Amino acid sequence: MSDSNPVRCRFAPAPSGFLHVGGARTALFNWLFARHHGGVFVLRVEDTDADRVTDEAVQVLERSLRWLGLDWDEGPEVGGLHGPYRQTERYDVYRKVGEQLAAGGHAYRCYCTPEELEARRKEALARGSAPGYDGRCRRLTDTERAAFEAEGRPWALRFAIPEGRDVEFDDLVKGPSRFASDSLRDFIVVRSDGSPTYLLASGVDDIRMGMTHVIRGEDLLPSTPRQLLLFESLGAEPPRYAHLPLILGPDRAKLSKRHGAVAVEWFREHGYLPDAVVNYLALLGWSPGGDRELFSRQELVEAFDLSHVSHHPAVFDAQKLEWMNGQYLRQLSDEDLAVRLVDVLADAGEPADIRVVRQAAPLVKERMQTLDRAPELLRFLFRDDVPLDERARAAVEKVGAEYLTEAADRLEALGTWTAPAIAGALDELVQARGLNRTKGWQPVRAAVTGTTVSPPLPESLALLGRERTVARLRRAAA
RNA sequence: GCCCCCAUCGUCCAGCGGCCCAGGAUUCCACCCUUUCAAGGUGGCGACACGGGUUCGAAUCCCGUUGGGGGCACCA
Repeated sequence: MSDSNPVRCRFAPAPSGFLHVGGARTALFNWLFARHHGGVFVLRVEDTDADRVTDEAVQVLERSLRWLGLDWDEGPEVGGLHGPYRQTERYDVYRKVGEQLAAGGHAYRCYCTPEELEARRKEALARGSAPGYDGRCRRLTDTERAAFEAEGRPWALRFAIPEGRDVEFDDLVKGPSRFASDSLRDFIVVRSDGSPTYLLASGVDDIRMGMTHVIRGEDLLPSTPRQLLLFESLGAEPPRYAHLPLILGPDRAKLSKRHGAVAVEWFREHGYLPDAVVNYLALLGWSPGGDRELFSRQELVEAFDLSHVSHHPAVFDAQKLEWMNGQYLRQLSDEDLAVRLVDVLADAGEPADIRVVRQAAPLVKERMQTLDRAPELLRFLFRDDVPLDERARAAVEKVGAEYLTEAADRLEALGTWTAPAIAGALDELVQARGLNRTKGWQPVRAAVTGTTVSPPLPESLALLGRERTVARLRRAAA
């Protein structure tokens, strides 16, 4: 952008109780764009649908955004020069604009009730014709109008789409776009209860809050010409628009709850790292060109560019996100990983000593795609009542009690309790029996950890301690 | 039904007229490494939707067909 005014863009969600990955991606692209240009990123809460939005939903939204590391410069709580940033607190603004539109002849009172509109829509659909508003109240005669008013009929304010116009704009990702105004239907701007609708509130706020760029999902592309017409009738200078391709589920329909995990909160709770989620989302519908896939936040900010946003929808690939999360997990320092593991373990009901976890961290780092796998991998360290699962029992029975007793004896007699020493003792046992490590170590693993899958055995035993190791071997032998 | 958007491996991307009988990643399979499981390494399967043009030359440009997506609410 060569514009001299600083970039201002926003994420303007309707809080629904959770932040959807599609919303998160939109927020991320706005944030990247703002940060790349040294601009301002605004959070605006679009809560005009009063019966659906709750304070708690707003909390969850903000928590998810913060978790992702998408900080905003203006918004609810943090404030800013263009507040308030919750639309329910801005109704006087919208009401005045509504009056201005009506006074200028750009909007008219529509007396159709929601029921009537619904019935007509269904009828139109059944007939196979366009379901939109037919414009009947726009053509009301003075006497008809007077009759409705006398009747005390409630009315909504409807924007009058000018006829025979071409609305043109240059979308920053789609390129030049044109809509014929005749394909647009008159839309409600103020509901009969006085509240504004999306088209009005969002448009007015984009102007009032000085937005230079509106980056949003492609599902809103058709609302752009309507808002442009609205701005024109208000004499306002419109922002630039950029419409992002949608994120789809495996069935190629718009990603939604029924596709499974789509809430950012879910990924937080299931052991995903925000950096991994951000990296994955950034590459969903955008690419800096080339084959690289792992980018730090700073690198993303530096490389971000609207012109490289793809034009077609992208299917959300949970497996690839998992892989990427594993990559980020492995990049963590042992200390960093340990701190996170303590939280995860506590949540899983395995309160753990940070000193032990610190030593366990390198043992599990390569064995997890997500943090929430840690409890099952490390449980044997934190509780002594480890029941043997089916496979573990089979492994133990295969070698018999006497084998485990000898293992216990040898380990008990060991001079130093270190991983190499333990490995040495186990190897001696294995050799004496003419076994190999795979066959000879597995029963020990099974007896001590209760499973046939665990972190490396000598290191695990070293961490567990001699006493507990020996006790478990003897108990399994009994 | 009408309006709009789009089209490269199953999936995400690279490619922006010759470097491409198409490259990377993920998934899946095999092998190597190996104390289990992983991680890592190597290799393999796998795509330019179709038809017309334009051009010396097309995955790249144009048109059409087909296919996919979105929208057409007193939801946002």
